Amino acid sequence: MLTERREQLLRFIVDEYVRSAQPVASSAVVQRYALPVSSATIRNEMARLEDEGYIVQPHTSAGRVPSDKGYRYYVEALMRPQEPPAAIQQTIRHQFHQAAGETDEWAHLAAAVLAARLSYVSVVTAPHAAQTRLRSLQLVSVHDFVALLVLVLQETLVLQQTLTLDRPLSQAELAGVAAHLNSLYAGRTVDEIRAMQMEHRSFEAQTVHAALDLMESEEAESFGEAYLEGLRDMLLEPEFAQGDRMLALMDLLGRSNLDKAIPLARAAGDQPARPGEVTAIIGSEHPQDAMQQCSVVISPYGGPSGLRGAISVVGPTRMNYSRTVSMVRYMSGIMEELLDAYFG
Amino acid sequence: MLTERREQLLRFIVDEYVRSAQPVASSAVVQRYALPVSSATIRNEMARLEDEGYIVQPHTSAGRVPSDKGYRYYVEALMRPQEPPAAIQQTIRHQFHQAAGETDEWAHLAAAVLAARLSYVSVVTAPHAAQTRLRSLQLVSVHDFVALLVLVLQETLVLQQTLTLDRPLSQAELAGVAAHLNSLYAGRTVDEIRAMQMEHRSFEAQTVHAALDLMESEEAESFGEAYLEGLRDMLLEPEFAQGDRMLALMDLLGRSNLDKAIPLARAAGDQPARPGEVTAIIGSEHPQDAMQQCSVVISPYGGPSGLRGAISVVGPTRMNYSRTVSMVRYMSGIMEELLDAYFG
DNA sequence: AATTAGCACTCGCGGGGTGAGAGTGCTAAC
DNA sequence: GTTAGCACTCTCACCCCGCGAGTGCTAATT
Repeated sequence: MLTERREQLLRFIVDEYVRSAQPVASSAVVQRYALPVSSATIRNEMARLEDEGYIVQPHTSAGRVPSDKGYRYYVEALMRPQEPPAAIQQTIRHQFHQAAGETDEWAHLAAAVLAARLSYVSVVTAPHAAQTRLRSLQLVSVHDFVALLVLVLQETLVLQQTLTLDRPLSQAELAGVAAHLNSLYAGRTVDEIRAMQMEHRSFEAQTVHAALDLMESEEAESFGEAYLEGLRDMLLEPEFAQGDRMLALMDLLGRSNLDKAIPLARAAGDQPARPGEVTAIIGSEHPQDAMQQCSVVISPYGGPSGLRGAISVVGPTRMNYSRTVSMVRYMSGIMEELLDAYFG
Repeated sequence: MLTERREQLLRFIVDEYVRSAQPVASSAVVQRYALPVSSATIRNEMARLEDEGYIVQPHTSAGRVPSDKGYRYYVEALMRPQEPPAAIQQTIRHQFHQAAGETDEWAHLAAAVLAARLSYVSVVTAPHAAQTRLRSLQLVSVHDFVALLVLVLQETLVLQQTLTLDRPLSQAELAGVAAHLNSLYAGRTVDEIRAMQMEHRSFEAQTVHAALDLMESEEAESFGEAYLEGLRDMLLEPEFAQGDRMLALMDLLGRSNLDKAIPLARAAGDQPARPGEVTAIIGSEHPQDAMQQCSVVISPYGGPSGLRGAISVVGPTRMNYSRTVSMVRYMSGIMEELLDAYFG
């Protein structure tokens, strides 16, 4: 347990280091926060904080920098995240008002807004249902031997796939097949459709097979489409100024690794995993080496009919936790509101 | 006009510089290419090449580096791009065989293959029709007051948008409206539909309006979805080792600027613009400052019914033009073949 | 017991000097 | 036209050094 004064001091050090990205000196904190004690006293206190592992010094004659343990203490006990100012809330709500109805657009927009407000990388996954229900299916003739299968699933998710036909089929014939299959299967889940065990003739069988495959591969995804924004701004942070640091970050968050990064963040983040709750994973708390320089603030969100997604922000460990947590929490709330309003 | 020997020398210098990324010295070229003359002779010839602007030296005591004019001469007269080896062709064809029928997938795959083979950034736009034709339209009930409009356009392009309803409509009612509109408009272009000047009641009118808007905004795009790959590998090239160079490149090719970068490349590239032809734009030939360190190799491709797209590779001016041009040409051919096979 | 002034000590950083190495241009001979 | 030889130029890596920043310790003060 820390004394009152040492807590205070740790808070100052974190705030100051987040602001300046420079190790903070004893004299700097007495000056900036107009403390009624001398720098020598602060030095003594700093030595104690260092003994207990909350701060470290990069080298002998430098100021102090918070350790991951220090950040953790700060996040847990020191910071007081508060709601974004009303003006900003209104601006954000207005932006969402434009993108009515497209769940993927919401996620994309949420990522863009977070990135713009925080200058860190944000990753938002679109809402995704654990079990999907077929709303309707359509077959469209593209060419004599090629047809397009369009599936509309629960909650405006549209999937498509081309089918190569054994024999030419007209649009009318295709429509007939689609109508028949719709009458059988509309409103049902994969499991229900399988359970029905219907017999189908050649092309119908092919269609049903393709549709079930599509639905299953969709369900296999544990999240919807992921949107990443703000990489460029984050590269401007001083910790990534060197080329190699930058590369490491690109490797971590590059387009192709995104698929891997998400589940990782999630795996670490879903200890409480209750929708609406915000979790922070700080530096060395990450299981993967590559992320030990970064912190992640993550919040799952949920909506009606099992819709789930996650909002997360990745930044340097020296991030503004207070602002980040409050923005993530706020955006998570927005997503839940939207889902409720449209599908509730 | 260059003498035979100076041409040869220029070729060596380009080849060697592309390989090593180091200024090439007179002695280096006699050694590596076992020339029957001394380095002093080469120095004399180099001095002439420099007078005429084909090569430059970064500083007095360094070797020579090709200028943009030198690269241009090389591309125009010196290199002999040849088809990729049969084994590679087969591998690539095999990869495309997997992704049957999805035009966006083809484009994505083409970008990935180019990036992997060349280690430069590749940008491929999916095929896109100048004028689109409605194949069919479907309305799906999401919720009492929310419906989903799904448009299938010519060549497997699927668009969707949610509609907010004035009054609740059942799935059956929606299906009725869709059937009616399909019977009127299926197979027609935006212009044709507008010309028909049909009168519609409230919800039908809303649907038609939304559909036409979607189709028009689609037609307004001059290209389909763009896929960018290989950024990470290109960042490893020595010209981008410093942090600021890297940032500049990210700014140029970052996800958000992609929309802008494409038309730029295209605008510069469509002088001949005949499908299948390959154009190179080298360094300072770019109108925009930001690209003066880069070269672009670009080839439009075309298919039946006005489908168009472009394949391009962005690399440092010190790129392997021969390999790049041949790969771009080859991929362009592959795309045309695929389009013919599926929509011809 | 806590605080503080004073001071010696440590360390990183930037500037200037330097020597080696690379590569050229020129000159004179072939 | 070619080439050996050589002086010249320029970069780069290295080291040294002094400055400034900041600390830890000690002894005096409250």
